[in-house]
Order: sequence, then C-alpha cells, then structure tokens
Amino acid sequence: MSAQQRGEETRSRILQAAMECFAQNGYDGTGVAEICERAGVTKGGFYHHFSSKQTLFLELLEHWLVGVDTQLGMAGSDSDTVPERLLQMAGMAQHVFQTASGQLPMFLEFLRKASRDPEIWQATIAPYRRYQEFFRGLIEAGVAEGTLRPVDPGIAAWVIVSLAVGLMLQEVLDPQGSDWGEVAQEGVRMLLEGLEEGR
Amino acid sequence: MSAQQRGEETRSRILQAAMECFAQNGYDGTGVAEICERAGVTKGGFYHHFSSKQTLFLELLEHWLVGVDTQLGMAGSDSDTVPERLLQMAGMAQHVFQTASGQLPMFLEFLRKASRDPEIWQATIAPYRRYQEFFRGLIEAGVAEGTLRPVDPGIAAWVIVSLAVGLMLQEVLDPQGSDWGEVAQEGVRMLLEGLEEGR
DNA sequence: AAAATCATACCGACCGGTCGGTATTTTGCA
DNA sequence: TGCAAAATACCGACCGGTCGGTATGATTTT
Repeated sequence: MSAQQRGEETRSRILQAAMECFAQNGYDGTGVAEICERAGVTKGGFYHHFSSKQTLFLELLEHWLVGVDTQLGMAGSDSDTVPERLLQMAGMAQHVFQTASGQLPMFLEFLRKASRDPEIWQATIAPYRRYQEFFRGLIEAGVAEGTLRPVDPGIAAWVIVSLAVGLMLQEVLDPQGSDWGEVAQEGVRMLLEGLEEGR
Repeated sequence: MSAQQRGEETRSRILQAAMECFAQNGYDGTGVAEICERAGVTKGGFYHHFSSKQTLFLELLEHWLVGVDTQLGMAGSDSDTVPERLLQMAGMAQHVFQTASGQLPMFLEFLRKASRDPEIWQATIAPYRRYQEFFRGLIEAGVAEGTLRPVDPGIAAWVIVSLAVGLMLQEVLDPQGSDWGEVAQEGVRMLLEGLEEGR
C-alpha cells in the first residue's frame, strides 16, 4: 500500500473516532488522547494530520453539512406540486432520524460552539440561511403555481426551518419521547392545510 | 445587616454571575475562579454556598424552568377560545425573546448537558413533557369546544413544542437573522389555519 | 464561645499542544 | 537501474498551564 493511501486511511480513522467521541462526550469532554486511543494513533500522528482539535472539529462540521445538503436536495425533486414535495420531504424525516441518529448529538455540539466561535458560527449559520432560501423558493413556486396561498414566503420558510430544527433537537434529547418522524409528517401536513389554496 | 441576609445576598450574586458567565462562555468554558471574580467572592466563599459547579448549574436550571413555567401559565389564560389563547401565546414570544435574550444561551447549555448527564436530563426533559401535556390539554379543549378540528392532540402538541424549541434555538444562534417573534406569530397562525374548524 | 461566612494557599489531575527522533516511502540524479 | 537524499508518516515523552476541589485560618454575627 502506498504511503499516501495509508495516510488517508489513518486520517479518516481519526475523523471517525473523533465523531464518535464528540457524539458521546461532547467537544470539551473529549480529549485528544481519547480520540487517538480510539483511532489507534498517538498524539504525534494526530497532530501530523490536523493542526488543532478545532480544525478537526471544523472538518467534521463541513462534512456533516455536505451530507445534509445532499439529503435535502434529493428529497422529492420529481414530485408534481409543491405541497406534495414538502410532504415527501417530511416523510423522509423518519428515515433521516434513523440513519443519522448517531450523528445527531454532534449537531448539538455544532450549535453550541457556533454560538461562541465566529468561525464555527459562519460555517453553521450560513448553510442555515441557504436552507431558508431553499424553502422560500419552493414556497414562492407553490404560490406561483396556485397550490399555496399568497403567504409571505420568507416567513413561511423560516417556520419550516424552525420546525425542522426543533424536531431534530427533540430527536436528540428524547428519542423515546415520541415518534418524531410522525410528528414531522403531521406537522407539515397541518402547516400545509393552513397554507394550501382552496379547501 | 444580619449574617443570614448577607449570606443569601452573596449566594444570589454567585448565581447571577454564574449565569452571565455560562451564557457568555458556556459551562465548560467557564471556570469557577471566573465566576468568583465576577461575583466578588473567592473560591472559599463559592464552595461554602455550593457543593460543586454542577450543583450550581442544576440550581440555575431549575430556576430557569420555573420562570418559563410562570410565563407560560400567564399567557392568555383569560381569552375566550383556544385559538385565541394560542395566538396570544405566540404574540408573547416576541416579548419573551427580548427580555430573556440574555438567558437564552444558557438554554443551549442546558440542552447539551442534558444529552449526557442523566440527572440534568431528567430535570430538563421532564418539564418538556409537561409542556407537551399542557398544549395537549389545550388542544383537546379546543376540539371539545368545536374551534379546532379533531386532530391528534398529542401530535399537534408536539408540533407546537418543537416549533417553539426551534424558534428559541434560532433566536440564540442568529438573533439578527429574522424577527423570530414575528415568525412565531405567523407560524402559529399558519398552524391554526390548518387546525381550525370551518373556513 | 459557637456558628456562620468568607479569604488564602495549595493540591493533584488533566489537557492541548510541542518536539526530537524513527521508520518507511518517494524522488531525483548518476 | 541503483542509491542517496528528501519527504512523509508516525511515535511517545514532555511541558506550561488550567481547572475543580480542599484544608485551614481569619473575621463577623449570634
């Protein structure tokens, strides 16, 4: 095996180990030594691949955001009307919660650090606003095609984003508290009944 | 001034200082020494009043929850119909966000620690479920009085709670991102239009 | 004097990060 | 192609500093 290949492998092993540790004990609660132990590397190796603990964290964040982006982009892109697309997205929540449940605690870590560190903040909040714009465009399209009432698309988009954020948090904090996928589905359905034209 | 009185004063000064520090730098990011300095006390004084940093944190959490409870209980208790009461509560969000904006970062700290520490978890999540039950009762009443459609009250209540949680988080992370009070108001309005009987 | 309130000094554990060194692979040149 | 030199990947001991917590003494109130 080439040296470069081996390096990449070690690097990704560190990333994986770090994610597990952060998800379990949080950022501050995880020591670099702990990550190294789980990854089967020593500190020297760690700092060969990453310039600091924070850098590693930021890389994890970016990777996570890419995953969210692709999942969001895929959802219901081939449905007919906007309400149908929104409902389909809500239906995906169940699947997302299941598959990404191991990564969701990281979400909290990201948010928490984002509220202090400007660098992390930028990396976290900017995508947020992208999501809002995404939904705003969707709602504007719905209004244009006549399937949605002429509501303020910006505000409606923020409502959806807020609901999504709240649901994710609930899933993180109280996975057994409710079937959050179903709540997502029903929540969007209720919202839509308030948004849809006619009826 | 009596000794007891002075003690109480010092104690509350420590609590206040701790809240400010935690809100600014987080739980792990705040040292006991820092709290002491801001409170004008030394470590000896601190550990005279609190057995540990975590104990202090838990007391802050309980105090915060009591505040939320009272604010929630006060809202719209004298309105006529359930939809009106819900709308009035949403209208209070603006006020809550303004007055409690300094405490909201603490909210994130509570959530984060709740996801690891079982003791904190119980203290944080139990009230959560109470809120859901509160809204469930409200919605059941709305259905009974005929102002709301016969939706599943449990799920609808969780939707409201999730939306509230999401809005709080947005307010914490991106205060300038939007007028979250207005988003709350409009979000509930949209939900209601989907829930209300008739129209 | 007994108890409560706070100050001072200090401990031991831990943590992020550094550094000199080694082993292995790749590269450049004869 | 062969071989030295340089680059890469990794090791592990170590450091400066911080942190939560403690032990004990001083001061004031009851």
